[in-house]
Amino acid sequence: MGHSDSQLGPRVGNQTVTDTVTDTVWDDELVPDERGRTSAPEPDCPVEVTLTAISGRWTTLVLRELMGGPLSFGELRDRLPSLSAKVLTDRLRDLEARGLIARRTHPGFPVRTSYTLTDLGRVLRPLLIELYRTGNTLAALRRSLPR
Amino acid sequence: MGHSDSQLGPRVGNQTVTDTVTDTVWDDELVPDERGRTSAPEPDCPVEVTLTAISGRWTTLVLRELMGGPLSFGELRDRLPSLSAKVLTDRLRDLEARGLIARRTHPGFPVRTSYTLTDLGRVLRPLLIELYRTGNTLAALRRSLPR
DNA sequence: CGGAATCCTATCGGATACTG
DNA sequence: CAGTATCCGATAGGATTCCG
Repeated sequence: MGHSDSQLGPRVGNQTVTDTVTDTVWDDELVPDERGRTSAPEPDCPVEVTLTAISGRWTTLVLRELMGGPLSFGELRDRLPSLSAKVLTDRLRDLEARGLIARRTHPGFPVRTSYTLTDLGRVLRPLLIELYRTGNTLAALRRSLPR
Repeated sequence: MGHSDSQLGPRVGNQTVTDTVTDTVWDDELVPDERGRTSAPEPDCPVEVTLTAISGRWTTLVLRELMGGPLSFGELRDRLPSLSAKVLTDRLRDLEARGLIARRTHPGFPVRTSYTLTDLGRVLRPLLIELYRTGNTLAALRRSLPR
């Protein structure tokens, strides 16, 4: 990367001295191409794509569990005890519809089902790490600053 | 209880896990410390902290705009034309309450207000980049895979 | 075991109109 | 210019009960 000052310091040519027309100047680290220059939450904006992928309460927790390998419905319930069967089913169906997990049923009695991350779902792993990292940073900074 | 057979599915890609998961084994890249081992969306889980910070429709777009420097209410409206004044106000109040932006009113007539990211808000910059990156990857992979 | 079917409520966000 | 004030329909998601 040529210029790297990712953490601090906004420095876009926005705040100019004698601005007649301040056209939007795009920060191409933040928004590297045209598809991110949306002026509304359009579904094909990359950020929206990601937010849609992880949307819904409990979703990141379900994904986190599946990052360790396939799990059955019951195993998911055991690991997320306060998640109701209805909402768990909702989340699993959502994730399946988004192509992030695959559902396999093994016939027999009792029925067994297993849920696995797809290749697409595994793409979310760095994001989860970043969500975690960012939350830690926010919390630490909040602790260090007076309210 | 016992070991279930887990010959199904590929295992976690990045690191070599040589055994099957019996009890919950925490992936310490994904969840490096105890505060992330939550079994429910508790507010102090780092991931939840982050999700709360960016929650709400239009929020990431407002943040994106402010990443370039302070803007007035009207400038935000100009850049996000299909966002109503009511919802924009909601978002700005939310972000202020979360400590992510600061609001300053400059007296005079007409009244001027400016919204600026706080140090806390700037923490979100790498996350926005990651949200974007991930969305691009998801979209590309979806295009490359047939249904 | 692995759900499906209902029901019910809170909140969210869009539309519209008005104001200091 | 920078918001308020209402109203309102649509979901989201939790609780509960039932099913193959």
